[in-house]
Amino acid sequence: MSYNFREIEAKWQRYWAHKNTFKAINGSEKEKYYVLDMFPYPSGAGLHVGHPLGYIASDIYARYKRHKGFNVLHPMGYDSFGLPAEQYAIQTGQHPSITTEANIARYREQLDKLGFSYDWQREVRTSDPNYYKWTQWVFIQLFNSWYNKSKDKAEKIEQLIEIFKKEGNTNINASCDEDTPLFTAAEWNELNSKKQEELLLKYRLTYLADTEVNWCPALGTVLANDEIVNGVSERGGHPVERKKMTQWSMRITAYAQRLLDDLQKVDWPQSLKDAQANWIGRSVGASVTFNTIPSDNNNISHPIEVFTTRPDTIFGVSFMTLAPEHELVLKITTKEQREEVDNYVQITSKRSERDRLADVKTITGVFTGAFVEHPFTKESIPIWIGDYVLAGYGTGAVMSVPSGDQRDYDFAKHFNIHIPNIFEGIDISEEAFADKELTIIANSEFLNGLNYKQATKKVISELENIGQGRGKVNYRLRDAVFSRQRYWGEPFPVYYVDGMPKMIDEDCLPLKLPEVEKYLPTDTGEPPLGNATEWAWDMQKSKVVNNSLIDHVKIFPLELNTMPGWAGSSQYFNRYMDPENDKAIFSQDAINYWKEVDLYIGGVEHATGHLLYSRFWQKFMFDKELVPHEEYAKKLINQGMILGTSAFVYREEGTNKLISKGLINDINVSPLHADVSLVNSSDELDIEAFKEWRPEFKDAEFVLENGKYIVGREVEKMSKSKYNVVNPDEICEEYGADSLRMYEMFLGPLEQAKPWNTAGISGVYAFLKKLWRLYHSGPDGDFQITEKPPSKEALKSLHKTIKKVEEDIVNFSFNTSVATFMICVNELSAQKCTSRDILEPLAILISPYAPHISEELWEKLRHIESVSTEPFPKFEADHLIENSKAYPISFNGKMRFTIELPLDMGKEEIESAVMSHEKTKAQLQGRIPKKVIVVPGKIVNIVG
RNA sequence: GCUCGAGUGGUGGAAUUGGUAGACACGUUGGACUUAAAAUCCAAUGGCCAUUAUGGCCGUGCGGGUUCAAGUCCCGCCUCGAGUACCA
Repeated sequence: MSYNFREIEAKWQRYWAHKNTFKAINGSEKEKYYVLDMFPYPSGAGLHVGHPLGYIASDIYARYKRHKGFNVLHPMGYDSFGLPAEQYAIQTGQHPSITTEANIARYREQLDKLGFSYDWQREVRTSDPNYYKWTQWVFIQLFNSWYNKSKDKAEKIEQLIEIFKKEGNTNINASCDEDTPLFTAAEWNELNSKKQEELLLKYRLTYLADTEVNWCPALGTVLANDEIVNGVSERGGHPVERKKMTQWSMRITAYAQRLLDDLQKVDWPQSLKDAQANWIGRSVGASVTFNTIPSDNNNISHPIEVFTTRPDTIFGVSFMTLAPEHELVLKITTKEQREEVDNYVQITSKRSERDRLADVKTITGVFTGAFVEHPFTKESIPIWIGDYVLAGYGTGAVMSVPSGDQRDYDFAKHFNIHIPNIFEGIDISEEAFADKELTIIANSEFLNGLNYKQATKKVISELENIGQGRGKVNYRLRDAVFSRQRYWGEPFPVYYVDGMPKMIDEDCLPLKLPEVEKYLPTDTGEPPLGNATEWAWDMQKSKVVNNSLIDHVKIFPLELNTMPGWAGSSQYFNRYMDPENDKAIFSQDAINYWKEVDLYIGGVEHATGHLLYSRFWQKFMFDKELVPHEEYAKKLINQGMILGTSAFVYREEGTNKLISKGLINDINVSPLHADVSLVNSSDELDIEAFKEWRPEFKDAEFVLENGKYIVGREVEKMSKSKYNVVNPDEICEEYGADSLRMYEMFLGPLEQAKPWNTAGISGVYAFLKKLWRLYHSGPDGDFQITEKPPSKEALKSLHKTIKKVEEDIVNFSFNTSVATFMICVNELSAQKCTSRDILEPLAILISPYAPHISEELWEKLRHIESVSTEPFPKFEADHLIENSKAYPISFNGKMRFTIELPLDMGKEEIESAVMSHEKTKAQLQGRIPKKVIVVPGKIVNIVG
């Protein structure tokens, strides 16, 4: 009987599904362990061999933990709201839910073939109303909360209202909008409820605000930065302008410091932590207020606040620069400069942010005609506008110190502005001097002679004395825009009364996505939900009704935007703990049992998206005392991408001639992707099949070398459009899931990007066949083992394998453990080992990697069912130490001494030389070394 | 520009964290079995030299250094990749 993987794999996959083998039990007596994969977006293209890499790794770990006696939670679901399904709907009119459903079915089929040990009863889908009910619920909780900076936690909005009633907002230390005015209790109580709502919105953790976006009037939609090319829309080439729009935002900045600090608490890759820290971008400095000098045509003094990391250079300020969008620009510009300024603001507003960034070398700006007064010298300082200052960072205004900042320096040179030198012994005639460490301040009154640290401290206290500044920490992180003008996303549980947002009652959730005729924006430029006729809120009946009934008395309009992609993925890991609960997002029993994710595996591309937003939501949930841990993922691993090896044919320019790679030389050719399935492992193209595939080359001339057409190769991201996709189904069909699983692991380190090469799989496939034969030594390949005690060699092979494989699993070095298995099976085959004492543990040992074959062998070994519940075999150290030469773990030495010996000594001579060596003798303190290892030459290692 | 990561055979990659570099696998070559293919098994496979065997020299991107001993540690470069970018 040979290794029939097709039969075996189908049999055990059915068995697992039927018996619910991998069901995780809430509140089990066993210790819990939670292994999580980042759930996929079910795209129409299906899975390619790159997708399951992380799933295989997590599955190995989950299975290993089960063998170790843990109650393992290993769930899977779908992040099923998203753009592709919506775009498909726009093109075809097919409802996104239908497309999504079909894609999920396909994904599930592919996943099932790989033998994953998921508890499918816990599946979640973000687009399922029973799931997004809770996404909406969290949104309501955020809306009803504010951030108390003094306590460093989110609190109920009612508490804030109480404080407003009693003492106004003057003493409150909260995260809120920059423009929040101060008011007293009396003033608050005077306000009508709409005004009060407006003020509260400035404190809520999710809030409506005017946000600057890229607006394309022709398409009636907001575009992301990468949807804009050269200032016009990528699709259609329509002009794009920067526009303020009212959007929902998440006050993630309230959590900036905690998000930064708590990175220390988690075992995540350093590079990912760096990326998040970078993104949060904490910088320490000071906020300084400059007051404008009233002039003939502008008789009011306006304060301009700036943020600087170099307050010590304040005496080097020779001009101010405002972002063109700064709100004071219009107020302070003088008559004489008005036209020039207006022109400049107009031109820059038409440039997209991306254009501005791409074009950093051109220095542009205009003088406003206005001046500010220097807080210490009282000198007049001109105010300029320049687009190198970004409206979105700090206050959108900078104090320009040309001697200490290269951008300010370049601007000053370009516009011939004075460059005062404030550094002791530094030449600034060529460039600015920005080295904090070497700074000694000069020409700066009370700061003269101080270094950076001293001067910074001193100037901040002086600024505080005169009330024109204070120390400040600034973050690059911005509040996250949470509105999307899309159909296929979570509806906001929001309706509007008198223009102010109200949350619908929690009991009425989920607020289901309405049906629409068209998935495009409406004629009036409203989001797609504006097309829905059943989309108004009857406040009394608490239900959705027809739009035509809106009377603004009982029936109100509902929010037309939907939530962004990251909404649904920000809490899904907790929902898996109790996925069917319809009374709460999860029960306290469930969360207190599973607590947090022990191991999370997924791609690094989510570093500053999902992985930051979900940490923010978790912290909020922690503040609400809904979850026991402030960080939800203890350990995280980023699996590397599996890359495709694309194939290229080369067409000579202007002809229909395809030239084999070796003959190109100086010919001007353009490379074209060829489908990798049309190329054999020697890079030879199947010309007939290629003609079939690309009819436009039916009559092309093929210029061959040695009678063959040789393609070019390049490693690229695996993608349908590059025709380099390898489908896991085909691999499973030809080699089996166990081969695929082992091969994906064997390919290289988990975290590393690596190219796929189907040819190499024959190695692991041959290994599995060899493994099978080990248990089938009977005459016709029948199952046959012996009950004889095993040989020393066989025991040694087994035990070193146990040790190495367990070490590898714990360290996630799955690639080397596959090699270890191969060595083990080669050795046992050579030894003709048939002993049950060896073969039983081996079957368990390999089961996390190759679960199907392992189950099949186990059934034959024990005549009982599943190997999955068997304990992982134990490593017995004695067998290794007996012969450490073959497996020199003793190198890992308790003691290692080094002495010099002549080259030509025999073994005994060396030993006696070692034992009489003074230094060694002293260190051995009379103990006899177990082993002396001689390295050719003169070096000796002694293992004690 | 800044941050992080990586450079080892024809290829993917090992190397017990300072201890005989190239495990394991692909590929290649030769052989066995076979009418043949597939499958399987055996042998060789970093380079150069020597060959009658035992052998010798060089070798982990480059140049230095520390050490009895360096792919591994230190200093200075080069190249590639990823992320980020006028962040005041």
